[in-house]
Amino acid sequence: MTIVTGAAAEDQERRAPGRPRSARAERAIVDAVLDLLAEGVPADALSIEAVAGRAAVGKATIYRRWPNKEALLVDALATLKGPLPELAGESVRDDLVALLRPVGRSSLSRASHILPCLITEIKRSPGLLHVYQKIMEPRREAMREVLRRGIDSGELREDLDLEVVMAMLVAPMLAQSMINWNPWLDRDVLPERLVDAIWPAIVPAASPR
Amino acid sequence: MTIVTGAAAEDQERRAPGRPRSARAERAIVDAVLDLLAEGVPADALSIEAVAGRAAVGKATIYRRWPNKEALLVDALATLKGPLPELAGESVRDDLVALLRPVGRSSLSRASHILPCLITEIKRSPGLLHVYQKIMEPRREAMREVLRRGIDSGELREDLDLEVVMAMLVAPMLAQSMINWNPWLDRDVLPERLVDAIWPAIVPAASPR
Amino acid sequence: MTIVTGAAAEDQERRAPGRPRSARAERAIVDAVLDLLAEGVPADALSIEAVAGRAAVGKATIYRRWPNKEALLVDALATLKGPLPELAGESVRDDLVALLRPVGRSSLSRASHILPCLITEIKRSPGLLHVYQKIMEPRREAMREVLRRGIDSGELREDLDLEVVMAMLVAPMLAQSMINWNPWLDRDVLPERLVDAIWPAIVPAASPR
Amino acid sequence: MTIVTGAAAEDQERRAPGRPRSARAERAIVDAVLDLLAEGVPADALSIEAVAGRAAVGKATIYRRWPNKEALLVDALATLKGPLPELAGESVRDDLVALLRPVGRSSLSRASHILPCLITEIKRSPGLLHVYQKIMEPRREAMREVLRRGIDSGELREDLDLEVVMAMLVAPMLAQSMINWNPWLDRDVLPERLVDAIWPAIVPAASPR
DNA sequence: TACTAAGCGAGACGGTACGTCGCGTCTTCTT
DNA sequence: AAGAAGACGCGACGTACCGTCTCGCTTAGTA
Repeated sequence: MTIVTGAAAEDQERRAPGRPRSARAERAIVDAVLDLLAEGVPADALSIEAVAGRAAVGKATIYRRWPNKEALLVDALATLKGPLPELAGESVRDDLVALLRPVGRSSLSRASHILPCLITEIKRSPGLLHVYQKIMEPRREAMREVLRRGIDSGELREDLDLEVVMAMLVAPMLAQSMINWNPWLDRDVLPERLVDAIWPAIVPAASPR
Repeated sequence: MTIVTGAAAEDQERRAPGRPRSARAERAIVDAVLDLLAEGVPADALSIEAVAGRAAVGKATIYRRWPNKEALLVDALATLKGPLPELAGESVRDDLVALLRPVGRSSLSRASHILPCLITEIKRSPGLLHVYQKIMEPRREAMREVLRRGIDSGELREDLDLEVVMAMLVAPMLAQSMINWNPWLDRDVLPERLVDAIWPAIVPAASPR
Repeated sequence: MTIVTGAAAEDQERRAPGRPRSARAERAIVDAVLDLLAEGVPADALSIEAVAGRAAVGKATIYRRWPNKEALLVDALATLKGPLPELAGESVRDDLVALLRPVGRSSLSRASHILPCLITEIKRSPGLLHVYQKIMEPRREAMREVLRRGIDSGELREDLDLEVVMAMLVAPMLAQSMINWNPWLDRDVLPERLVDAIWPAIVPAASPR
Repeated sequence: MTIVTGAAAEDQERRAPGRPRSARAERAIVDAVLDLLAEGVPADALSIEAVAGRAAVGKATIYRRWPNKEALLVDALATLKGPLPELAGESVRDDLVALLRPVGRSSLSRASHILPCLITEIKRSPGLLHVYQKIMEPRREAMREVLRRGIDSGELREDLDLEVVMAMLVAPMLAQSMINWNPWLDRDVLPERLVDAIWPAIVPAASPR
């Protein structure tokens, strides 16, 4: 790991001959995909021909970059990013609620329209799993941080199984955003309700289990 | 020829004229769909022509009954039923674990191969929501029953929010079976781990929050 | 071969058991066919389902009587008859023209709309040949009669080849009515033009026209 | 880069963008059609799928060129050409007979199998009329030439109505080849019989046949 | 009068072909 | 070489008829 590495790399993979690939085309393609998805096209009904048309690009230009529809989808969705909510940092409960809220019935951004589709498509296109994880990891880390802070401050019990707690909080919200109805609850899941319900299990116990 | 005839006829809604639809064909079609799904055809790649071929039926015979692929899928999946696991009834914890286990990585029956697809398809075909609920309701009721028994016996706290608890237990399992990997856990979610984690929140509290 | 045969036959083929075939249905079917043809349906585009619908008759009722579409067509067309033109009987030339005229661009009756199709269909359905002959024979006989009368009166030469003359007169007219354009003439063939052209060949040799 | 270029380009109607249509496919399709017809497929029973299969071509490749079956048929048949019979040129009678003979019961070439169908199809597909005329015109011109030469040599009368004579000679032959039976003659029309019958009408009036 | 056998309308049946659409690849000319 | 354009072989779509097969209901002649 030297400073030279960069330059060396530049030398080594010397510029391919011929016309370089157009960055413009690449962006146009990805944008076309996201636009179509945002317009409600059902992701598997998304036709390469439509993408090419919308992007004013030849089909070959797409296939030169991605081997098939799935790969294109993966890359297109990978460009999506929602901003992390800002945390007050005053109480564990409030921070958890703030982190959970945007997972539910979606907000207004283009991303929030598309992301739920993403999860649904993972089964069909396992490649999307990585995409999904990459997008989600910052949020998971934020939640982990909140919990760790709670433990440090003594607000939460020391032997907390972070991952399981996170799963139990997030999964119900997610299920709901996926199918627009929560199959286990009679009405919308409110983050508060989830946090309050699990609360006794995550605070230091007066009584041993 | 009595006065009642008219009313009777009205009641038993007078059989339609012409040759009645063949129950045999109907069964063959639905079976073909389920067979193909069980063989791993990705549900949206399921072609009507393949179904017709497999069922030894004309395409028109399918379209006469269902207006499109989705409607057929809904009806076909609606015929699926998995057996409920038998409960020992001795401890709440064991019963919960027994009910959760089959939700995870699927068992062997044809149904268990197909059901996870179902959830994934709900977004695409909202009609499947009813199907899903119909299949799931007996299981939810069973779990509710277990929890209620626990409350009655004093094993669980009286003010339990049944629905939220169920959601927190089932949703993580389901998410995992859907996408073959649990996005919030480093490894497979075991039902025991979930139940144990939430346990302090559902047993009578020695200490108030 | 006795006189009784007729009566015997009557006895022998005693009324079949069961409900006799409905003459009404039969007529309705044939009428439906002719109506559809008269409306311009291209004879081979004539669908049995359309006929059944128009005749308010079950498809089976058609197939019980005719083995296939062609047979039905043959029988339906066989019911067509156009009236013979009345002949003045004063001059051979005028009578020939009168007989030829209706062969050309069709008159107004339903028959005249359909007959040209008939000829076109003969190739496809050889059974129609007999139909065609049956319809045409009276007209041919009439023309033959006119020519014979001309011979008897000395107006025409004695050694006339009746059939060839008739062919040369009728075929051009017919070709034209078949394809709505005469492939060998720059404009419509007028019967007069044909008769006049052949005249020197059919009158006694020495006499000038 | 000259000023002329623009004009030149305009003249040679600037080639369309994209991959040009495959001449190979076009030929294969037309050949498939003609082959199937020559094998006796009844022209309206000719299925596009069969053509596509035989030509090893996608159906879309056919529909990209022709809007429907009829148009394809027209173009396919238009490629047919039979050779003109050679004329001795010694006597008008012999030349006429030579020209008429191939119109009757067909010879052996693929064309002769198909051409009679063509006439039958004209009613159905008026576009075929042009095809038919294009194929026939050379033969009509040949016959016209023979007659004109006869007039010049004094063998035929000067005021002959060429077109009508040709119609009277050809139409009976054609009718016969169309329906495999001549409706006005008891047996096959022989060209000789026709020519001889009309002879007195086409030679100068005074001279005996 | 009741029975029986066929005809009746309706319409479903397993098929075949239709004409359209999208796939992923290819072939052309232009940049 | 990459660009756009668009044709290629393929295969599924949903529709229309084919000729056959049930249905429940007449509609006769026979018993």
